Amino acid sequence: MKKPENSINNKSACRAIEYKSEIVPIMDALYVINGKWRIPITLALMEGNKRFSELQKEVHKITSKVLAHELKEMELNGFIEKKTNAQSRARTEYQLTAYSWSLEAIIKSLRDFGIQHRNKIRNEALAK
Amino acid sequence: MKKPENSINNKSACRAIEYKSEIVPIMDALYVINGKWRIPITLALMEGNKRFSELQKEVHKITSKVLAHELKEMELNGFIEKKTNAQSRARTEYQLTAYSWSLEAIIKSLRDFGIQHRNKIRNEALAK
DNA sequence: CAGGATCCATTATGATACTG
DNA sequence: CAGTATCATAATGGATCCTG
Repeated sequence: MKKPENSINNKSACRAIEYKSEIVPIMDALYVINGKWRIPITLALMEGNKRFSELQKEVHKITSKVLAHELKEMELNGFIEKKTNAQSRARTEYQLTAYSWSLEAIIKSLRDFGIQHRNKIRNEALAK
Repeated sequence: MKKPENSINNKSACRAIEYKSEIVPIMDALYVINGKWRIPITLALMEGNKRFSELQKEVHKITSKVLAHELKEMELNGFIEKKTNAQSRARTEYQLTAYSWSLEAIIKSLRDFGIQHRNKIRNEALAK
């Protein structure tokens, strides 16, 4: 997913102002939650700090390559912190930042929609 | 983004039950809102029915190929309906289904987060 | 254990042109 | 106007192996 553009120099038609004012932050949000992994990783870390291998077990089917990449990006974006014990590398833990918790509303709305969606699909299947 | 798997046969450890019960609907939701375009298209159509070329103008930088593809998928998933006038192809319009409106909570939470996120980034830039 | 490196397959996006 | 077709690139994901 490409980086969203800044809207500051965007001179768009007036009739679209309401729409444009919505779309920019929404594209921003879609950009930071990017892909299938960020939210699941965040959710796993909401249970508590986790080590790399724990995350790998709990985030279904993620590979070490992808996990490492996602963790780096999330760290860069200020969503997690890496706690490396100076004495032993083996104790590295990942921890959510306070900022990550501001994703809770998104996560809840996703979950609610997903539950409803799954029911809809199931009912449609039963109706056949 | 790959299709999420059904969880029905998933025999996971008990300690992960709470987490697992969250993750499945969330993955479902992430799957249906898939990528950068579905939400922006939905938003544009929340203003009213639109024609293909109108959508292309309003959804920033989407190409006709991608737009055509997204519209097909969204139609298949029951989010939009295609209204084709039998006499003239040129009058084809796209319309949201009632189901699409159930995405509103997600859209709002994305927008709120996005606004906050943008402020955070701006403040960090100013602080330097 | 925590990743990085490599190779490869698939998907997503994009530019441009074209058609009924 | 509403898309398709073609070509190209980038992003993502998976498999496997490697290393401090």
